[in-house]
Amino acid sequence: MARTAGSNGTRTLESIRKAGLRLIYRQGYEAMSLRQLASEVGIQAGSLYNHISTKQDLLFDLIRVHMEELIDRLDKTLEGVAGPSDKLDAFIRFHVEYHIARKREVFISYSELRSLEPKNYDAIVELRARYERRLIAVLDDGVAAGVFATADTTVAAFGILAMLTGVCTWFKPGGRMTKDEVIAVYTGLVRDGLARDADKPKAISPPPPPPAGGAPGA
Amino acid sequence: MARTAGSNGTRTLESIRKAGLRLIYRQGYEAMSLRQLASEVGIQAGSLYNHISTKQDLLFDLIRVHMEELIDRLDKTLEGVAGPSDKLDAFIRFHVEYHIARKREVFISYSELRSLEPKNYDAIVELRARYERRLIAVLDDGVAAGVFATADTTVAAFGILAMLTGVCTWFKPGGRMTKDEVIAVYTGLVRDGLARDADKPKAISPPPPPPAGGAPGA
Amino acid sequence: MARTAGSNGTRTLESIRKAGLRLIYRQGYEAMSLRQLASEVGIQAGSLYNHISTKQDLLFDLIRVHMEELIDRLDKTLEGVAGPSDKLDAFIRFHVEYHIARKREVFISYSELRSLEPKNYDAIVELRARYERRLIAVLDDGVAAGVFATADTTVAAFGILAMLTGVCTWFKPGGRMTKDEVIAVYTGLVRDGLARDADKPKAISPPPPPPAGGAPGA
Amino acid sequence: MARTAGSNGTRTLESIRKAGLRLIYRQGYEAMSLRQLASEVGIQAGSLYNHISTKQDLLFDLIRVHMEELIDRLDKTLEGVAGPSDKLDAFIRFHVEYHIARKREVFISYSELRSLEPKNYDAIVELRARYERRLIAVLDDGVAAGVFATADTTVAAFGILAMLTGVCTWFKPGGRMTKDEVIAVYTGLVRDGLARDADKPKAISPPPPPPAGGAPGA
DNA sequence: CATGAATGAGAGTTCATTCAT
DNA sequence: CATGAATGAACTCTCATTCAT
Repeated sequence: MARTAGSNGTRTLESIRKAGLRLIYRQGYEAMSLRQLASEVGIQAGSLYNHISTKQDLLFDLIRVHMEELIDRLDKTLEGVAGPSDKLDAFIRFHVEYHIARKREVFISYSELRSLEPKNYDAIVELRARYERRLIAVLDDGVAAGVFATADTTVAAFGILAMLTGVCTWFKPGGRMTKDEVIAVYTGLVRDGLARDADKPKAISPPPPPPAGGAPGA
Repeated sequence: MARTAGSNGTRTLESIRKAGLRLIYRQGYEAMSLRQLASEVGIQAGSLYNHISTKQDLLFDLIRVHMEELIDRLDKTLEGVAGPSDKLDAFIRFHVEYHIARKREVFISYSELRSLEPKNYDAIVELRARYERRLIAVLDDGVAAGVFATADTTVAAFGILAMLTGVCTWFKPGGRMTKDEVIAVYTGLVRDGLARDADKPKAISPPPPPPAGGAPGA
Repeated sequence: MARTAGSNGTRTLESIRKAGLRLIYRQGYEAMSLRQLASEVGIQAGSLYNHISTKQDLLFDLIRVHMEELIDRLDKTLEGVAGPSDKLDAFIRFHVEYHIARKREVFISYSELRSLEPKNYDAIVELRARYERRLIAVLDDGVAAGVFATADTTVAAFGILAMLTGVCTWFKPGGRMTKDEVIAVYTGLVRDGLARDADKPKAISPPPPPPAGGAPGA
Repeated sequence: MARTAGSNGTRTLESIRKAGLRLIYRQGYEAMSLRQLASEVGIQAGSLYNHISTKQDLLFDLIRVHMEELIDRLDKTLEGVAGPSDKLDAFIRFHVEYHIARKREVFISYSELRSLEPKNYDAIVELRARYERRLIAVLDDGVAAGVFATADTTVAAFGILAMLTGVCTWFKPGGRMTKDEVIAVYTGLVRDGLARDADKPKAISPPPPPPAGGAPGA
């Protein structure tokens, strides 16, 4: 049969992306075979190539689109918020909510970095750095305004991001804690961690080198 | 993982473990071929089987040995320390130092969980939970003693662990921050985050469900 | 090879034949993909099937049409020529000119014989034999008339044809030799080769078996 | 079963080369599948890779070894022969005998040139040119000595080679003509073609450009 | 204890071809 | 008459693993 009635290309591509996301999340990029992916979509393996160009390209596309949307939405969220404290709160809420909602995209964006070919890898690391710079800027503003105190805003940002991101590894909606409760706990941890008080170490001069982005190859 | 004590093979096994760790860290378990591993060791692929039983077994062994040593050393470290505050400080220092020193073991213990067969997976998750319970216990003691305040010690422990562990993704020895400076920053973040003060949310009743251990398949 | 007379499709079919000839010549029949062919024509692969019935059919058609035209033109050329010597000269000139002009058709008619299905293969080999018989007949006439001397007209014909055909593998128009100079050289070689003189071996009894037509499978 | 008793690597490689030669000759390089080749050898497709590096490499190796041996043997044959006439006779005899004996190597060395990757293609074309230069040198010597007459030794050489090589497309041992009879016919054709007499066209100035080696892509 | 040759499964990808739209 | 999406088979090549030597 040449074409399953009622199907069409756009819908098939979306099925492929959705199934691909699920499988890469569950098994890893290397462990997912295109035959398995095709079977989930309900087509033959070869038919995938009417929609994607290579397996690598599918991975890159999934991660890139996710990162771009992450940044877009963050920008829209922070747009209407004024003052470092409120911006930090908004960032925390946004980050946690988005990372809970897009658990799988988030996960593969970290864990499959090493499966990306160099050119694609570079592109994603740059997107990631762009996102991190948003938080660093908020912290810098807060320090400048005297609301936050930290020895190094870049290191602090990495610490905060690692902690917040960690949530998506264990949070289960419908579990005993609501999303808002989690956010409250983390907001407390971060706010107090940055609270300005006398006995904090002062800044250790220039900011640290940017991280490799979690990629082990670096 | 059979091992003939004292023989020449012990040295070969160690080479295999070392090269295997490096390759799995750099490329991932699925992406590492046994031919490649053998070539790094300087033998033929078939000869590996004089030292390991299967590829899966090599992975499991690398992770298990690491987890067991992690717990052992933590226990030895905490043995001589008294009081929740000092224990927390000791935990932070130990965790960061160990995670910096064993960067690769740590990384694959998280990232390759999903490559473990169910039986092996369960064994590692149990070891991980055992380690986490050490920190939770410290926090519980602190809360009971009125030194720490947090709505939920389990959630707080996961947050702390995620943040501390994140360090190994970006810390570079010889970089602009020393290990001790990093530890100081994180100790500050955590201590302040747990500092007892009036406006903290109170505990939210029973503890949350245990995390799947970062394994997406769960 | 269906063809709707006068329609737009005729032009498309001609494009397909022309592009197909070029691609088969350059890469070989097996190595040419229909997607590539379609892309050269500027249509989608599936659309080819509005003009050809199968890939095999396209190949067969290209070769058959070429062979039929070769024979037709030879017959028209020889029609007005009298005497074995002049006929031989005319044959040489015709063969070389045609083989230079239709370099690609000639080439694939030899090299892709083995890509033809048995039925198609047989049809082309028969056409080729028909062409060869034209030259053999000229030689036979010459021998009968005492103008040519050769031990075996069939073998001689194959030798002459191989030599003349070889020209299309290296001749470049606009190169240092003109077409006429090449023809002169070859005419000299052949004429002298067949020149009647005393020390030639006499005919070795009946003619040899017909060649398989260059097809190795035979 | 890991290894069929009594077999060994060298013998397997020879089987592969032999079967590969047969299959490429019969069907063409593109049309021969490695599964088919493996099946003829009596092993699995993957096992081929214990002996060859790629399919392309097998083809290149078959042609290269053939060309090198062709040149080697020609040199040994001509070594003990003096004078252009005898050298030409020896060349003709050698060429025809070798081309009859190595029918298949000869055929694929021509027909599969276009299946070679550029680097391999260049290497073979150079070997071929080296062989052709041997004949051109003989002709040049003959012309210089006044024994041969031809307008252009390079063109003549190509003509002679094409004619002689053509023999391998139709000669069948055990057919009605013996090898020696064929050689006699061709020696006669060539000798007479080069015979020095008054009415030959004189040399047409410098030699023509070397041919691309029959490769259609040129 | 290492080697080299084998297995059998499976990888990603390409192919000629079909056909509803 | 063209398109785009599908099929199912085939492709070259890699893999973990085995085992006679």
